[in-house]
Amino acid sequence: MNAVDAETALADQPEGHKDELRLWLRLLTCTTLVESEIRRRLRQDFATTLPRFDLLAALERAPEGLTLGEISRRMMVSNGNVTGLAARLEEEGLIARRTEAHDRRVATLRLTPRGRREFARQSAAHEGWIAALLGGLAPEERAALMQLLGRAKASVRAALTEEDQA
Amino acid sequence: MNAVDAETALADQPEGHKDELRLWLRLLTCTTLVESEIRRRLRQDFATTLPRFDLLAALERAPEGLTLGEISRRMMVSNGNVTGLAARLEEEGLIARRTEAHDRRVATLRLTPRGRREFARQSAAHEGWIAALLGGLAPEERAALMQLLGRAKASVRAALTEEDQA
DNA sequence: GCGTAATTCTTGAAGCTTAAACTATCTGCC
DNA sequence: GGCAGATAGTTTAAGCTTCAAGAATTACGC
Repeated sequence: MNAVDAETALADQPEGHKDELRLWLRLLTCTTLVESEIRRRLRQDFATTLPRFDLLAALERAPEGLTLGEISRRMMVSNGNVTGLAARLEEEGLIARRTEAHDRRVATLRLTPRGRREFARQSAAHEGWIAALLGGLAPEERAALMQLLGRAKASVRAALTEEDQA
Repeated sequence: MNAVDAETALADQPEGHKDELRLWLRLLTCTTLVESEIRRRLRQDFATTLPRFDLLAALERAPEGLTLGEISRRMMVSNGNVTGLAARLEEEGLIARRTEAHDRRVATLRLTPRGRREFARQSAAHEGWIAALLGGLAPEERAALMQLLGRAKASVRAALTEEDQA
């Protein structure tokens, strides 16, 4: 949090704070509603979970495989988290792991053929679910929302960067 | 998912699906960025967690207290979840629990004076964090985003309701 | 080359979360 | 009264998540 900005905002427009809070709560509600439904369907229809699905999705986009560290960055979760997820998925035969010869600290994951098949099924269904949930928005509403969320993302990232430098 | 809608959408505009998926991923990214930061700060500055904070927030808005069931509905989490959270917060002396005489199945929670004080500190900081993170948006951008997220929420809720009836 | 620092991943402890099964209580109907 | 069903909460097992500490390996500076 930038101290000057926060002070200024507090002094000048205490009402603005409430606005931002309400915006955040609504953002969170939307995400939670969609996410809960996706989790529920993944469990019900495929007996799997969202983190498993996300990990497979990351690997699907990288046919040459990904290291655990890259996956943890892309999924925005901790290293230890990926360790456990990968262990379960490997045990289920959906991914394969290989330690790299040129740097034996590094482990690379990739989809097995079965993992690829399984993810293809899940992914198609997932796309349909999302389309149905957000289908009530007109295309131009979706475009406007996309743009504004881009602005929001930039705002958050900028605030986080400032904080790092402070 | 409404079967007819999904079929129609798939047949008519395969491209639209990708749009909705991208919108969803961006929504999720925004939420995750903010949420991670809030969790990090709650832990760092107050040695607490987001679910604890959320539960206190729910109680703060209801001075007369809330039952476990009402809390679980407001927080959109399971019953068992609230049981555990409440147990920890009670042990820490931030909330008090009372079983109702008129219905001995029901337990009502309310903030202790210490819980109220503690939440006030956390809440003020929280409001500032959110304001700083979303402060990069112009007021009119925030208003537009608020409105569009309202539309998105309505779309999701409508889809979930249709599904229930199916 | 050798030691220090950085990187990559794993482990362990704690907490969060859910679904499903369970207990206790209450409501309504005969 | 007494039983059937509904309701409120708890428990349990499994998985997810984080942080902090640690192990293995590599990179760098001298």
